[in-house]
Parts: sequence; C-alpha cells; structure tokens
Amino acid sequence: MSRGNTRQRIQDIALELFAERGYEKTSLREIAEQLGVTKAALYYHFRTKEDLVTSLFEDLVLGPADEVIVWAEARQPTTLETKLEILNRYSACISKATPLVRFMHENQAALRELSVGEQMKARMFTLLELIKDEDAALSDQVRCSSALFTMHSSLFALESSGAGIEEKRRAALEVARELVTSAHHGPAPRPGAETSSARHG
Amino acid sequence: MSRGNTRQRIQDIALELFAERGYEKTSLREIAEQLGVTKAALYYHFRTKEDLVTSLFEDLVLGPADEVIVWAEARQPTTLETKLEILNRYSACISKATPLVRFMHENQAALRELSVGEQMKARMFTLLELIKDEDAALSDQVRCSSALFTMHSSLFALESSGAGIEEKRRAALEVARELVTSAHHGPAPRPGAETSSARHG
Amino acid sequence: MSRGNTRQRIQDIALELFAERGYEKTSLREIAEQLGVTKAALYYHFRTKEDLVTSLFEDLVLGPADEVIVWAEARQPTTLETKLEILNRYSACISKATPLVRFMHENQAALRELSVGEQMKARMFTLLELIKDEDAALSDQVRCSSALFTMHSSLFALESSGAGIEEKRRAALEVARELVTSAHHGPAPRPGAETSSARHG
Amino acid sequence: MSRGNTRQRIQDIALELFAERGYEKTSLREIAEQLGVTKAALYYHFRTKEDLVTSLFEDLVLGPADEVIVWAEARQPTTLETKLEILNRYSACISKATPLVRFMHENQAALRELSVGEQMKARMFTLLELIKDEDAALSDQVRCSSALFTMHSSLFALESSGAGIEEKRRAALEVARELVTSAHHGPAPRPGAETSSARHG
DNA sequence: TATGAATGAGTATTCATTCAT
DNA sequence: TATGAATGAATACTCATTCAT
Repeated sequence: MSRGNTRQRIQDIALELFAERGYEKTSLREIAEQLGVTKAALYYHFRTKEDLVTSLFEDLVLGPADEVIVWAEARQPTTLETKLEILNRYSACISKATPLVRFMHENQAALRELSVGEQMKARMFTLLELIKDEDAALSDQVRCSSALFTMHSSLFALESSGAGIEEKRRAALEVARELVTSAHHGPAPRPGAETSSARHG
Repeated sequence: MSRGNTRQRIQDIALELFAERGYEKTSLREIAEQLGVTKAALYYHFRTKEDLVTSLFEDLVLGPADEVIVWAEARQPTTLETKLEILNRYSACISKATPLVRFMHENQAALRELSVGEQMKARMFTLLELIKDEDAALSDQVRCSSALFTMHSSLFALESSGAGIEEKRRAALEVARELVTSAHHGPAPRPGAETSSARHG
Repeated sequence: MSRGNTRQRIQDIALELFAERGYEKTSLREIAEQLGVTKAALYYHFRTKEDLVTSLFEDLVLGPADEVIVWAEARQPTTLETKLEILNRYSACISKATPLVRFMHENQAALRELSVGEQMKARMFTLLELIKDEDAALSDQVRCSSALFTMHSSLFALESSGAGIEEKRRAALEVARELVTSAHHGPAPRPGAETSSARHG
Repeated sequence: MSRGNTRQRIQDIALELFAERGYEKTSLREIAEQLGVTKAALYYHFRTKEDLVTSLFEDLVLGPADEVIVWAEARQPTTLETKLEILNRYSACISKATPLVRFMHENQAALRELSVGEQMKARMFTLLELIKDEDAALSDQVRCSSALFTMHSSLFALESSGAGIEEKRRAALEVARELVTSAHHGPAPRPGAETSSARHG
C-alpha cells in the first residue's frame, strides 16, 4: 500500500492520539490498529514507545527551539528588543506544532519520566533565563514564566472563543510581549504590589 | 496503630504520589505499600481509584472554588473590584492545596477521562467567564485565561527562584490582577507592545 | 479448591516443567495453565520468574549445601576422611532434589544470567576447594571437579541402565570417592600419566 | 567488504554468542548486528536458527565424532587398548571445538528440542557403549559416563586453575583413561568401595 | 476494618520468519 | 547477495478490581 512513508504515518497518528488521549493512555496497539499495521511494525521503525515520542519532539520542537536559543545567545546581553524577538520567533516555531505543544502541556507528569521531557524542560528554562533579567524581582519572574506558559496554553485553550489558531497565537504573543516588557528593566521603583495594577504609568 | 484516620492517610499518600509520579503511573499497590496496608484496604475506603482521586478534589478544591463562584455570582454584573476579589479569594483557596493544583496542572490529559476532571474544567470555565467581559477582545480573553493559569503554575514552577510558596502566591496574584485589570473594559492607555500599544483608543 | 498450598503447587509444577523443557522454554503461561490458575496468580506468589526459580534453589539445595559447607569448614585442615564425608553428605542432600540438579546441570547457560546461578556456582566452587588440596596437580583438580560433576550427572544420566535413583546415587558416590581419594595427598611421585592407572600403590 | 566468507563469519559470531549467552538468549538480531548485516542476510545463508546451530555441530563435532565411532566399530570386540584410543581420539577431536563443547554442555535443555541435539546425544550414547562393557556393573557405567563428561567439562571448567586449554585437555584425558581402565573387565573382585581407590593393582 | 488470594484484560517488547526488491 | 519492511505469536509483567473470610 504505502511505501517509505510509514514512519511518518506512525508519527502522525501517534501525535494525534498522544495529544487526544494522553501518553500513558495511548497504547502502541491502538496506534498500530489505527494505522492498519501490526504492533511489530511500529517496533521496526521505533525502538521503544519513548523513542517514538522522542522523535516527535526532535522533529517538531527541539530543533526549532534550539535555533531560537542559539540566535538569542549570540546577542547577549539581552535588550528588550531581543527579548521580544525571542517571543516572536518562539511563537512562530511552536505554532507549527500545536498538537505537540498541547501534548507537552497536558502530560507534564508523564514527560517527567522521559528523557525528552527533561530536554524540553531545559529549553524552557533557558528561554526563561534569556527573557528575564538576572536579578529580576519575583513578580517579574512570574511575568516572564507566565509569558511562556501563555504562548503554549493559548494554542489549545479558549476553544469557546471560536477563534482560529493563528488569531489565538497572535493574541497570545501580544500578551506575552506585554508581560515581558512589563518585567523588563528590573528593579524600577514600583508602588505596593497588592493594589498597584497600574505600572509604568 | 492508627485508627479511624486511615481514610485520611490514604488520601495524604495518594496525593503525594499522584503529584510526584502522575495519576497513571501511580498504582494502588504503591499507595498501599507506602501505607503498610493491603490494596484491598484501599477498596474498603474508596470504591475505585477514580473515587479516591475524586475525593481529593472534593475535599480540597471543588468546595472552596464553588464558594468563590457562589460569592461572585451573587454580585453580578461584575465590576473590576469584584474580579480582583475573585482572584484574591481563588488564590487563597488554592494555596492550601498546592500539590493538588500541581497534580491537576500536570495531569490534564489523564484527568480528561475522569468525571472530576470535567467538573474542575467547568469551574475553571465559570471563573473565566466571571473574570472576563462577555464581549472581550481575544487578547483580553487570553489575559484572563492567563491570569488563572499563572496562579496555578506559579505555585510549583519557579523552583530555581528559591522563593517560598507564600511569596510566589503573592507574586502570582499580583501579576494575575494586572492581567485582569488590563483586560477590563479597556480604554486605559498602555505603553506599547509591538503594534497595539494604543488600545481601545 | 486448594488453599494455602498454592505456592507449593506452583513450585512443584514449575520445577517439573523447568527440568523437562528448560528455563527459557518454560513460560509462566504454561505453568499457570497446568495449574489451572491465571498467570496473575503466579505473580501473587512470586514477584518474577527469577524469583520463582530462586525459591526452588533456596528451598531445595542452597540451604542443604550450605550446611555441608559449614560442617566442612569447621573441621579444617581437611583430612581425607573429611573429604569423603563431604561427598557423603552432599550426595545425600542433592538426592532429595534430583529434578533441580538436573535442571541446574542442563541449564547452566540460562542460570548464568540469574543471581541464584551465581550463588550455586559459588557453592560448587567452595565445595571444590574443600575437596581438593591447595597445591593439587592439575589432574587432581580435574579428579575433584569430576567427582562433583559425576554426582550431579549420574542422578539423571544412565537412563538406559534401568537402575533406580538410589542405586545410581550410590554408584556415583562410590566413583566420586575414588576420584577424591585418588587426588588426595598431592604431589606423590607418579609414573607417566597416559598409562598409569595404578596410583598410590 | 567481505565476500564469499559471510557464511563462515556468521558461524563464528553465532558460536561465540551461543556459547557466551546461551541458545535461547541469543537472538538472530544480535548476531546480525554484531556482524553488521541484516537479519535477512542470515536467512540467505541459513534456512532457520536451528539450521545455523546445526551447521556448527556438523562442521565441528558431528563429523569428527563419527570418524572416531567408525574407527572404533571397525575393531570390535573392544579391548582396553581400543577404548583408551577412543578417548585419545575423541579428546583430540573436541579440543578443536571448545566453545561448541561448552555450548553443548551448558545448553542441554535447549538442545533437547533440536534434532541436532538428539544426534549428539546418540553419538554420546554410542561412544559410551563402545567404552563400557556390555554387562558392566552400574558403578563402572558411571565411570565410563563420567570419563566422557570429564573430557567435556574440563575444557571450560577449572578457570581458576589458570591452566591452558591444552594442559587441561591432557589432564582430563588422563583422568578419563583411568576411569575407563578402572571400569574395564568388569566383575573383578574388588575390595570395599569406601577405602579402595587402587584397583587392578 | 481489614487481608489473602485470585482474575481478566491489558501493557511494552521480542522473536523467528517471510518476501518483494 | 543482500536489504527494508512487515507479520504473528509469544513473553514477562502490571493493574484495577473482587470477594470470601
């Protein structure tokens, strides 16, 4: 029937099922059945289930994310401009892999046992470091962390809004940029946290 | 040894393990072993594994969250003040249940198959509706959604910051309040993110 | 049906099948089927397949062999009398576990990967050390090693002889004793190896 | 790379792995991998796994052993001289195939299911018949059987002795010859087994 | 309140083997 | 001479759950 593209087809179905039903709940039997092949065929293409999921990350986000990081690390110290451009680029790169981002977000517990999970976590950490100032106040760290989270979660949350994925991405990017902008130039004198929502005013 | 409080002890260990290793990866055998009882003992106290996890949500967040919702629904239409107070209250109520919040956040895929997952999702949705304006722009919806996410994730993220949990909670609350304030009815001039610096102008 | 003795029955059937068909070729499914229980029942009584086989060795030969060793080590330096008594005792102790001895003998390759295999090997080594003189000539080492081997293999070899197991055991013991006797008092001048059958004459 | 000799190389690696890890534990995948070819390549050269192992026996011991048997059967009735010469010749022929002998010895259970195993067993039986007198006492049968066993096992046992393989072979041959000599001409009056190691003196 | 013993359905993974190219 | 792709049957093991005691 098909030829040469089986590996790709496995990845496609796997990603779909992983995102839909979760990593642990998705068995290789299901994937194989949905593909119309035997379990053993999967094992011809991927050594283990972990290998399969790893391949998804490698092909879809690890590489792209690394490019962003490499680009960013080349222009340290990091200006606000750079930070915002990191957001732009990262947003672009994950927007091509929405199901995987959703999967990553919703299966953190499962990913923790997987080495690729560690790798992703490390990337996130690096991005966060690049985005936030070294001596940033805790609330500014939260802002930056939240910026990243927001870009992830907006890709699959807000289903009720009826918005398309590209719209959502742009909106999330906007909010993320605000958060990071707001967190920039660190320890500027700021009025009391609880009440003051108006900053830089 | 213990008497009468076994149910409680089961819940404690279960929560700890669920949060640490994930829902699917945590078997009833492990819980029982760590408790020094038989699996069958768990079944005396909880009808199923789902029952056990459900009980955790009911005891720790469903009730408290409902109180917030009830309180908020009683004072519609929702002013900014109310919105911010919702954040205050919700922040307070989840801060007592950090491991469960972490569990919820990191096991969304697993929870989706559980009825208690649906219930939690419904609460989140309701809170979101209360926080955001009905006809809010997409970016404002993102802000509000992000506000909620932020309060959740900050409780267990940012490990590297060395901050205590109460500090983090406060910082997250601050950011959440800003986001919601910013999303509220709009025409406040805000310093520029990329394009839309001037909004609702 | 049965109660309390399931563990024992598992061991019985397992030993029978292990001895008959070999360790690797005997699956837990077979054992369970022959017992009329589910595989899972086996796992209630033994944590792994290795555990099951280990229990057989522990119950049937490790203990008894250790007794022989302890007894022997208590009366060093080892006289010929002691050596011969070691053979007597060891012969007695393995004669109660013929199928296991056969299993051990015929599945050495499989046992090598099992920790209980190492343990048995260690015992054999110790017995050998006790039986042979420290500075024994190579041929005397062969004699002693052969004595042990003989006692093992005679329990299940020589099927064609039609002899009963107790007869075989006695015959093997006799030969083993000769071999060890012949190997005793070390570097006695001996005429040319190839032809010399008359030693100690 | 290599050409024409692939079959040989497969046999070499296979023998090595079979001897090292056992028949069942050695998969064709491993063999192929270690050779740098595909599993399918093995199947070009050997119809089945059993075929592969059979070829090893045929090339290395079945033929040589048959020569010994043919030679011996030609000079019946069997004198002691002939018997000892059988040992000499058999010792010589197996000394060229130590890994295979070890493999045979340590994988008897696995070989029992293989037709080549039956064949080898038949040879051993024939050799035994040639070596022992027809109406030999049981203990003499044990002696002869033990003689054979000894020649096999000494090739790979006694690692701790530090002796070379040729030395070991010679020592084993010596012991085997003694055993067979001792077993020869059967019902000679013999003093009480317990003490007498010196027979035919 | 608990346990001991068991089940049925499932999991990931491995293996020898086949066959078109 | 080989390979790439696949299969069918098996394996050890785990899990949530049940129930008589």
